[in-house]
Parts: sequence; structure tokens; C-alpha cells
Amino acid sequence: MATETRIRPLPVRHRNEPCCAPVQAPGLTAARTAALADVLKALGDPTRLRMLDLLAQQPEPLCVCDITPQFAQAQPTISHHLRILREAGLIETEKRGIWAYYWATPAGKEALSAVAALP
Amino acid sequence: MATETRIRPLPVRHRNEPCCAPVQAPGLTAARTAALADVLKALGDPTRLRMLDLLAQQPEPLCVCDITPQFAQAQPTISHHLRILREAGLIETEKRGIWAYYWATPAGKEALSAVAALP
DNA sequence: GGCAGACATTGACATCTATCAATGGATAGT
DNA sequence: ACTATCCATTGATAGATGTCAATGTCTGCC
Repeated sequence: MATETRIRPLPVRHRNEPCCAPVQAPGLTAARTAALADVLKALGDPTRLRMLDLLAQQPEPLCVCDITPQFAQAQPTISHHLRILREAGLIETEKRGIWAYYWATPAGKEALSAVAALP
Repeated sequence: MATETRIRPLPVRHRNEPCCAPVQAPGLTAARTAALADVLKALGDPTRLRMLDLLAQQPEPLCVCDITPQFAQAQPTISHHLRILREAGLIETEKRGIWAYYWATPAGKEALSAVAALP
């Protein structure tokens, strides 16, 4: 390492600003950051975001047979996205007879509210 | 299409629930959903999330030469992630002499606050 | 002018991801 | 039993993404 002295030759600046002001530590822990990134990754797909939004609006669990026609993708793709949301803890599922029902968990609804507050 | 009548033969259910209750529309528009997904995708990487968090904590713009050592990735990778955050409107940059400074935009700080409220 | 340092850009590559066709497992109706 | 339907899983594939080495651009110092 060549520049280990941390003495930076100050170039011309707009004003004399604090060059080497101590760097403030991040506000989130590494574990919290990783966990948040996982949830955000699950929400960072337009299909899944709309899917969670759709489920969060329902007063009752929604049948997959009612979910699928809301989207342009094929049935396995819908199933795939539902799984991602479920593994992220944002939705929950239950089989009744031949049908599968999905609904947004409290965490899912909170996440959607937080996301909807984005600028 | 075979099942166009929307008359589903009710199987055995736990209770007699409203089977074909009208599906409530999503609360977000398609455009809003797409825009949100873009921001969430930018935040859905642990490196970038920590990066925004780091910048949001600083009272003054932070030099790239102070950002890079905070991460394990190589310099081009840091530059790449900073670009993603910038194109998402979450951070801003300015060159001063040979150095580049980055800081979190108001939108970036709001986004981080909203994200930190996630369950 | 020449040189050295800071940062961005490009190119290459491995991995991840979204997607669909095909298949499988479970359930209910006949 | 046989069949039809619903949904999940598997396999395959094209495209997106994170990463780094190499290179380019700009700035300031000698």
C-alpha cells in the first residue's frame, strides 16, 4: 500500500472543507443490512410487488386461481413468485381441497406500507 | 378456455367461505409499482444498502477515497454501485479537484428511513 | 511536458434470475 | 378406477447482475 500515511495533498477546493473528517459509522448493523436487503430483493420485482399489493388489499385469502389471471405470466412463474414472497415471510399460504389460498402476513402488510412511503 | 363460466365447483372447505368474492384491485398504480420496484431493486443489494446508510450518516459529503476502504470490493465495483444509487436518485455526486464526493439526497434519506421501518 | 494519483468506463466472466414447457402429486367428480 | 383440475416442481434457457482486471480520463504536482 503506497498511501498509508493518510496525509492527502489538498488540491484546490471550492472552499476549505474538512477533508479528512472522521467517517461516521453506518446506522445499521451488518446483519440487519443483510436481512433488509433480502426483503428488498423480494420486493424489487414489479410482479411480486404488485402481487403483495394485491393480496394486502383482500379482506380474505385469495385463491391462486384468482391470482393468476391478474398477471400476464404463466402459471409456474406465478407459483415461483408466490414462493419467493412466502420465503421472505411476506405472505402465507394454505391448501383447501384442490385450491391454494394466499394472504399477506402482518409483516407483509407492514412492509408494503413502509414501501408505499418511499419518495 | 374451458373454465370461462367462473362457476367453481365448491370442494369440501373448512367453513363455507365466500369463494368467489370479488377480487379487490391493487392499491398502487402500475406506474407507481414499476417505479417503486426500481428503487427497491437498487436497495436490494447489501453493499448498496450499507453504502446509502453510510452516506446518510455523514454530515458532509464523503470522498470516494473514504468510501472504498469501508468495503471489501475492488474500486470499480464500488464505482459501479455508486452509479446505481445515483441513477436511482438516492445519492448525488460532485467532483472537486481529483476527488469525487458523494452524499445522500433527501429522497435517499427518506428511502432509508422507510426501509429501516421494515419489520 | 511528463508523471502520478483518483475515479470512471470497458470488457470479460461467473452467477443469479425470470420465464415457460413439461411433468408430477394431490384432490374431487364421474 | 378413471379422469379432469389445480397447483407445485423440475429442467432448460435467455437475460440481468455482481465482480474484477485492464484501460481511459482528468487533475494537479514536479
